[in-house]
Amino acid sequence: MRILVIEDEKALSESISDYLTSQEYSCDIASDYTTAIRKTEYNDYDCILLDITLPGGNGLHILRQLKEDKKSDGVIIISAKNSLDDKIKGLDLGADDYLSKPFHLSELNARIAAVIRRKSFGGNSIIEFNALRIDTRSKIVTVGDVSVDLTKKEYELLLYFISNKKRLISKDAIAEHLWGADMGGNFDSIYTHIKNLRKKLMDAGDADYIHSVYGMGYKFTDQ
Amino acid sequence: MRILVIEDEKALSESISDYLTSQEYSCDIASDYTTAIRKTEYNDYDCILLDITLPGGNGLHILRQLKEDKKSDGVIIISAKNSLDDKIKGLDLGADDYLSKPFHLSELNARIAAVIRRKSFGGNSIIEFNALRIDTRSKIVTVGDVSVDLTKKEYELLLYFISNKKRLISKDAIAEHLWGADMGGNFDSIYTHIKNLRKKLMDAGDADYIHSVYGMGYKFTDQ
DNA sequence: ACTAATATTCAGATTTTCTTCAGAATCATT
DNA sequence: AATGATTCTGAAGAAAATCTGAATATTAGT
Repeated sequence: MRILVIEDEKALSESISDYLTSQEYSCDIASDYTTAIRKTEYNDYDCILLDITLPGGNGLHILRQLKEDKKSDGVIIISAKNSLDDKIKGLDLGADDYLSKPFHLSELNARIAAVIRRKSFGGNSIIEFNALRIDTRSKIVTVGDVSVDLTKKEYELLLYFISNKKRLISKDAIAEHLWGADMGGNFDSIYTHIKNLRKKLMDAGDADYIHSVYGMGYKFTDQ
Repeated sequence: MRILVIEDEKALSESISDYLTSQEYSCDIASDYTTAIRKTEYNDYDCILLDITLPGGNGLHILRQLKEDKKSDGVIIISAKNSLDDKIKGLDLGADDYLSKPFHLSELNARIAAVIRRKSFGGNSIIEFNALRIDTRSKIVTVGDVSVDLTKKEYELLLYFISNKKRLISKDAIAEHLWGADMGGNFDSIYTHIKNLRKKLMDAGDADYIHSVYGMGYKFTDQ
């Protein structure tokens, strides 16, 4: 799997590259607009990490260019400004995901895995876990034949759980993934969403796969 | 796990300390060069957070000193200047990681966990001892195929035992590592946790590797 | 047999998580 | 823009899990 990192901060791009290399990806770095365009012209990447704020040209221009070349599939935007505006613009222009700095490398890893999964499933990405079934394209969730109406947060939460199934997930990790920032130690909202998600899934006939691990977090598993 | 925070900005060092304390680390603060050196001389830390820009001496001097004393293992450099130069110098001098201000506390937490993991288990996240298996990333403990649910203290205790296997461990050392302070000679709590840990592991089918050494402490070994 | 150290039990104390709910924020519709 | 519906958030109290230390029993060393 090849990944292009478009990022001008050397320290950051290198630590990303080091990490991804250790995760068995092969990594290219482009630190300015021209290099980025050239690299995307001559290579085919499975995933492109794109910093919005670049010297010598707004990163969104690159994204626009990629879209014209039909190469915008698999782009994850990285941005220091956590502005909704940028996020919307980016996603409108065809980015697959959005990550605001600073972020955990493990978080980045999860997003890349998700993007690659989405790409390789040919747009028809369905995740199943026993009777539970999630169509990530249409965002429809079903338990057996029963369809489950989830709110956005509940859906994101479920997706995060299921793509990290059988692993212990800390509340900090959940906060980081769903809110993009730490929540100053107040996890009430997480508790509430988890409660609501549990209820909806169980009302639809599913078992409670969300196991609480006291003092540590949660684990999504069937045992 | 003991952590030393070398940082002159009171506001920052205190918020780091508060956070890390909430994350079950025990924290010391050194706000100047001399204190930092003294603390590292008299104590043994699992991780040291080192601000480069200190009053009364460059932080890199401290790092150099630590390296001479063979204590530079587990140092994370914190720096306002995000210069590649500093990073390279720091990593050359034996720092384990580099974090530029400002950062998320959860990010810091992840780095600390990584450093400690690397220190104790050479980066390997899975520790095995006969049928016993600990995945330190997911915090899942199994004996053969049976998974064992441990509480936080039990898990920390087991991790401490196993990373000091075949060595005699005093109760004071346990107190220091799990509570970060001495317990005023009252080890009742340790006794209780050890009893509970033993029971859980043996219920899962493991042998009792925790050997009591009368008057001395404990030794985790299979013979 | 005696003493000191460790093990076991167990009942609060403490911490964490769950649940409910009301107000705030967001979204859709007019 | 105003309205109403939905969703999100965080406070408050309840419930559950864990931690702690005292009381008691057992074991090791002399």
